[in-house]
Amino acid sequence: MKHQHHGSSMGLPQPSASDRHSLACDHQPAMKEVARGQSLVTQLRAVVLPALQADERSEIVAQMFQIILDCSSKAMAELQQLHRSRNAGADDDVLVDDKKRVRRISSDCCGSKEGVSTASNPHHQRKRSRTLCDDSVSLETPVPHYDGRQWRKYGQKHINNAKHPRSYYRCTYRQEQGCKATKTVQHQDDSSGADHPSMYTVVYHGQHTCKDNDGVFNSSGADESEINARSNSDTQSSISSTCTDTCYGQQAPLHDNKLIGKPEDLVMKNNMYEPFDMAAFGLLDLDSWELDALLRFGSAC
DNA sequence: AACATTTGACCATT
DNA sequence: AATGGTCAAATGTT
Repeated sequence: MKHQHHGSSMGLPQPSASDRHSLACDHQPAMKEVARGQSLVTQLRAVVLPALQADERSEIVAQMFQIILDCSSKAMAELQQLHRSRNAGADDDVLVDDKKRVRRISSDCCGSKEGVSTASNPHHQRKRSRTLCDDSVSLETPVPHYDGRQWRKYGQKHINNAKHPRSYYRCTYRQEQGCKATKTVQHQDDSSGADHPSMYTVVYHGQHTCKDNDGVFNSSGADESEINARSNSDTQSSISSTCTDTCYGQQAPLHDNKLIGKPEDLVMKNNMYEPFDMAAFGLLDLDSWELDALLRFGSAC
């Protein structure tokens, strides 16, 4: 979620035109909360799964994490939808006051997504329509790669005004199964030295449509559409993910997998994967950096 | 050899 | 023209 400032906070007596806009954004707190929940669950998963790696329940736990994340993704999508339609209406009003706001993206894009490689021109590159398609979920996390999915990196770009490049990943099963899910990982600029852990903005685009062969939860009685809607819950039996950006100390053990990053990515790994004393985490009301700090240093205590 | 990543080029969008 | 998403050849890794 993009941070969107909310007008002013100090009890203004009269709503101005910009306040009217902020009134249209009152889903933002809920969206922020959902995003925060996603971030925390992602981080929690990065802690729990490595600790469970030899445990027979790890797969179920992984799938439960995935389902939780998928549920919140759905919730987020609905909030975004609400937010958008509300804002569209609000913008119509605002237009009267402020013509600068004319621009409003149309959400009608999904018919043409990536398949626009044009029948007439099959080898041309896909159209970029991502900015118009909002089936995306973004979260901030210090553990951008350990999300229980398998990704293949297909690009990296320097982004304007960003210190670090953005990496582009697509689902490993894109070829085999035509899964269209992609994600981007952007290392945030951290101005604040070593105190705070590096944070990453991860944006997921599209739903996973790849099938899982042994998904426990896929046979839980949910119909296929729901299964699709929750990204198939197809956590792989060997939980793994790519780890190719610079040094993510807290990546999971990732047995057997070629998708593991280069050796230098796995620095500190041995320290990282010691089981944690989960009681030490106390209430799960930690901010990302706090949890990250525990991830980094907790096992040493 | 097979698979993954890197990287410059290409392309759509703004 | 600038920007950012994707492709694909080259290169690296297992």
